[in-house]
Amino acid sequence: MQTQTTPTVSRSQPQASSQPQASGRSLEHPRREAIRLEDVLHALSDPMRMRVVRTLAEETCELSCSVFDLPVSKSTTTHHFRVLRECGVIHQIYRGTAKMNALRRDDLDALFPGLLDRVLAAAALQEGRLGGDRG
Amino acid sequence: MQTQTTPTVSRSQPQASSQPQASGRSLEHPRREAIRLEDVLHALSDPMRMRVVRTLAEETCELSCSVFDLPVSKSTTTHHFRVLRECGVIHQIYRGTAKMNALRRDDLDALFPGLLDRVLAAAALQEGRLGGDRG
DNA sequence: AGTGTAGTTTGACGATCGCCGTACTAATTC
DNA sequence: GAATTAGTACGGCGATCGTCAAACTACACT
Repeated sequence: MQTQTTPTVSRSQPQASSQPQASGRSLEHPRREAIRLEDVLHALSDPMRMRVVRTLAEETCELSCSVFDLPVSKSTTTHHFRVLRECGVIHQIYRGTAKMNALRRDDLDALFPGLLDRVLAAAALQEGRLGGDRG
Repeated sequence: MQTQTTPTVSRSQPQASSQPQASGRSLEHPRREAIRLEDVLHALSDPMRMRVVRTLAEETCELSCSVFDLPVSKSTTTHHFRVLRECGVIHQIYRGTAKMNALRRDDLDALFPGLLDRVLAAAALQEGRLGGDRG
């Protein structure tokens, strides 16, 4: 495990006009039509990735990778976000030093109507049943 | 988890010989409460297993393993059915020389309301999009 | 320029996966 | 009892998975 300093706080700087934009590196995303159900199910079958998706679903805005504070190393975190992006579950863009993440709700709902909501509801129900234990 | 071994004796009572009943060997199934969302999603993320589940969902009666005719070997077929059983997606019983399979709809619907239907609908939709490809 | 922050890349590791063939067990039928 | 049918157990193989540490790149802010 790494020690991740648990920031969890909002940025105080306003970054007004010079808001960092998507720059430099580009990320590959599958087109909507290329998203495959089996890849999405596989992506969601990992507890870490499910956790990311659930957190993303609760927020309306984009979240940087660093706010998630997963109990794995940085490189593993990178790996999980990449899996989620490459299978079409999330959208990622660089913004300054951060990499912002958002659920591809529209695409997923268009391809698999109601699926994401049911998965999220199922995860919440199970967490209730099992008391948040992930063992 | 398996390796139940020593099913040993426990002979079945000879019933009316015209209809084979569940007999001899016993199969372990997880209790409803023990079914985990991540295991179900993982099970469904394999094309062969998804195919089995979709076929099972279309039928109202039990189906033997042999009617599926998956494009893999017998031992691989056994493997996939076992995965589906051990994660709680299907129920299996021996009936004579055959092993009958049924979806655990009630359990899945109780634990994860609407999830199975959405997954099945998503699979059907994707099959439509991608043309008859089912694997 | 220097320091710090955020995330990537590489290579490795053990575990698991999907797959196979062979040999086996169990129930039914001849 | 022998043959048949249906499925299992036992490795084994190559691929993928989740994980890590170490070294690296890219941007921001002194």
